[in-house]
Parts: sequence; C-alpha cells; structure tokens
Amino acid sequence: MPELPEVETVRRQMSQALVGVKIKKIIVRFGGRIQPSAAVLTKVLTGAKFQSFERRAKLLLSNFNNGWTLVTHLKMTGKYVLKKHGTTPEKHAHVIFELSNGFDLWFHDVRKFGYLKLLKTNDLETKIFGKENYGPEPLEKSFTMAVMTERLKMRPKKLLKPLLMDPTCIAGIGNIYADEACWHARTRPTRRINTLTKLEFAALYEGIQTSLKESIKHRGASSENYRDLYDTEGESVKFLHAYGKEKCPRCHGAMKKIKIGSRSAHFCPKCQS
DNA sequence: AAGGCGTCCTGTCAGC
DNA sequence: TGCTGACAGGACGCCT
Repeated sequence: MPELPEVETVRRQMSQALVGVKIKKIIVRFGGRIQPSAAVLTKVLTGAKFQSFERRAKLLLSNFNNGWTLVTHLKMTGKYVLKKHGTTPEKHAHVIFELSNGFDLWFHDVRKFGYLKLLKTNDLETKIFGKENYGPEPLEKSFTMAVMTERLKMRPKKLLKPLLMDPTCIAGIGNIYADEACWHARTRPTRRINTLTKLEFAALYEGIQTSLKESIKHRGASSENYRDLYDTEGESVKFLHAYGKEKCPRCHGAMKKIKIGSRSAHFCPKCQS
C-alpha cells in the first residue's frame, strides 16, 4: 500500500521521466474515480505538458503547463506505470495517457479506492490544503521532535498507532510505517498518548525519521500491490522490522499480531512496552 | 467533543 | 471441487 515513501519514489521517477513530455491522447476505461469527470480530464489535459511533480502527504501532484494540476491518491492498490506505447492494457488499467515520448502512462488500481482530481493549480491551497486537512510533513526540516510531540499531545487519549496514521495529525504515515515507528521506539502501538514519556517521544521521532528515509532509499515497500513507475517492486519490505514479521529482529522473540480498531498491528511483546 | 467503527472495492487464500 | 468468509487498509462519514 503506498504511503509516503512509495508516493515519494513515484514522484521522483516521474520527475526524471516525464517533465516536458506531452499528453497526446487520453483513454478512460473506468472513470468512476475521476473528478470532476472523465470528460473534463480528457479535455483539459490532452495536449498539455507535464511541468513538475510534487508530493504532499500521500497525494501526488502533477502540475501541467496550462495552469492545471492533477491530484492523485493511490490509496491501497493504485499505481502509475510506464509501458511501451501500444502495450495491451491490463484489466485494471483505468486511464491510459498516451505520451509524446513513445510510452503510455497507466493509472492502474485493482480496488478502485484511488482517485484523480483535476484542479486549477492556483486553487490547490484553498480547496485541498487550506482546511487543516493535513498535518505536517515528517521529513521537512521544520518537523522537529518538539513539533511532533506537540501534535501528538493534542489528542492525549488516542491510542498511539491510530494517531500516527491520522493524516490530520502527521502526514503520510500509514500502517507499515506506524508499526515500524513503534518498534523503533520500543513502544506498544496500543499505548495512550498521555502515558508516553519524554524518552519515548524522542525514540518515536527517531523511528519515524529512520523508517521513512530507509524506505525511500529502497524505492518503497512492496507489500500488497505497490510497484514503482517501472512496474518493479520496491525492496524496502526486506528492510522492515515489525510489519508482517514473525520474529523480532532485535530479540528474536515471536512478534504478535493484533487488531486495533479493525486494523492489523504488529509488535514485539518482549521489547515493546 | 472526541473517539472509534463501518464503508467503499477486488483479489487471494484458508478451511470445509 | 467449489463455495464461503476473512483479510488487506486510507480516509471519510456516521454513531455514541
């Protein structure tokens, strides 16, 4: 499932491969997750050139040379992949952008949770980011330990892991990296915020930084369906410590898998307290 | 007011 | 063999 490191990987690859490339034609095979509509998307973006790519939280922003931005949320199974022009579309390739460089860019999403939203670039701040929908970016310099602690302490009665995953608290952390951060901090995902010590907040901060940066290094974690722009698996899954693990890499004890709310959580009952 | 759970979707796999 | 149900989870909306 794409979280911050996976979306960042795709953003970097798209910046490398697609800046200045023109969209010649758009084929919409399933338009149910396109806003405002497939017709508007096709009309506005046919003939437009990719100008730059940004990431905010788990959102991928593709800025075009005509003043429009395509906002993409990959949710759980969405991916952008480049294929040689004319490659037979797979079943879940919902939108095909035919490009001027001899490739087709597919928006592919098995479970149809992901969406494409077309907006005027100038409207992004007011319509998407202006309403405190998104917490701070964990890899920005301004995201200090003090900022993180303050954000978490705003919700003192919440359980640690669900709060880490709440995009209005901190942007970009999902199930994998929340498990990893808790493991790094030797803290159980079920702890209430108001029981955490200063030392634990510090370790949690380090855990968030380390796990996100490590994962970006290895092009993201291909748990579930995530693939990068070249339809290749990320390698981070090999470097995970907690998510999906049976044994704790620190003490070699058995990991425990539990449900918090209706979501899975993985932790080591021996090292995480 | 804030916490927490149901919902959307489809493919995979365990179990009978 | 074929069916059923559980599971995967981001983020919104609803309920308590």
